[in-house]
Amino acid sequence: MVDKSVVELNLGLGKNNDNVVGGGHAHAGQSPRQRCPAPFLLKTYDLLEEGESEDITKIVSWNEEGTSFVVWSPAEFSEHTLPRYFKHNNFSSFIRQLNTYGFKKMSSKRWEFKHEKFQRGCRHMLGEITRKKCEPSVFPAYLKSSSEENATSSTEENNEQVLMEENKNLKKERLELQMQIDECKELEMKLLACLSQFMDTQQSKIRRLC
Amino acid sequence: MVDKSVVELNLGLGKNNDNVVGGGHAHAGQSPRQRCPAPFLLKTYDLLEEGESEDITKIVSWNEEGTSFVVWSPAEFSEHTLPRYFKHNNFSSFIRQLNTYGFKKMSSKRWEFKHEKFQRGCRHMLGEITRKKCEPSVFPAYLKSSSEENATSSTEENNEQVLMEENKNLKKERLELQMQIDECKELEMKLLACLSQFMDTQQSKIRRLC
DNA sequence: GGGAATATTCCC
DNA sequence: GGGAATATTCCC
Repeated sequence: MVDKSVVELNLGLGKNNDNVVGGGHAHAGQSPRQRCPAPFLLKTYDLLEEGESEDITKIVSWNEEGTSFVVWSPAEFSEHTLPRYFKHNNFSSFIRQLNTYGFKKMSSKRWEFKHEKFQRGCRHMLGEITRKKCEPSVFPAYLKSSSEENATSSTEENNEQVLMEENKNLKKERLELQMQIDECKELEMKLLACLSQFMDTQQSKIRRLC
Repeated sequence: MVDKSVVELNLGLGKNNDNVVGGGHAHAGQSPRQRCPAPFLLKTYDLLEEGESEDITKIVSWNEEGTSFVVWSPAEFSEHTLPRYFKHNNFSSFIRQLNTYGFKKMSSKRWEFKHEKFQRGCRHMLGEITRKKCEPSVFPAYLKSSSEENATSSTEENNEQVLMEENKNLKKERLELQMQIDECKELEMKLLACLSQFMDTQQSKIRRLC
């Protein structure tokens, strides 16, 4: 329904309705205050609201309690939903934005994302969600990095242990995922074979009956 | 002719051919050296080359000597030309980019822009055009780089670097594999649905015929 | 996940 | 024209 075509005619000093807000920019370092929510958040929220009336819910929807949302079909979502709201169709760019705004992935099994202030029926809370962005602090980069490195130096070996552990687990995971893919592919083949065989036999049955 | 539709199907970790270049990023503070030209420059150049064979020349073209270019019809240009090369159709965004790359407006009477290194037949010079961007850093570049080099000295840290590297790649792989699985699962569902629907219709056909 | 480069928008 | 915020891409 809501077909927001990405490219609208907008000549000259175009002003989209995206993030137009009267006052100044972010109140740096203030208490959680109502602001004009980032376009990304509004669009993502709207996209989920659209689901309430349509059957996009098969592609993306709130979880049951409305405390997080799930992309059920990344392929469909990327190809059809994203370009209606954003200037791209890359799932990874969408995820990049979610990370920027501090969403957390809830499950390794499905594309479920959560943010405290991003919940069904709470459009008014979106203004409290901010980009996490290391302010280009007063101190030059090299001071920061050196002090950070000093901190970790004592636990260097521990870190290595942890990384090796994680590495091992990731490789195991990879193997499992690849096996899952193999299984999927096999099942697909079987289904296709089944379908084609079934069509053959049914057709001949029908022919015999005619 | 060249119809680069803005949104191409590009699921997952999409890699556009935009600015993919082997090596590292900009050589900060080096002599004018050949680099991979910015996507913006390539697109703008190509758009003008396109004009050589079509009659876009009524909308946008090189000047007579090929030392600058003129947007003859901003309206047409914004509505039809821009979205074929960029993710927008705002003339002002185009101009913002021109300014970023140091183009100068040549006349107050028409939209003519010029850059020393942007001339007809000189695609090879585009790599010498750089963004002008005030570095946020108060400190000179050489301080930064030397301190960075100090950081990675012990073999311990090197090991850790390698492990972190591998770790990141593994996580990326995992993402890709998970997306593959999602697609597989989706296809399975569709095949199953197809099979079951087909069985239903065929059965009823047979029943009718008996 | 996130740093950093480039692109797009918004505003002065 | 350009500073600065947000968006998108690319890469680790």
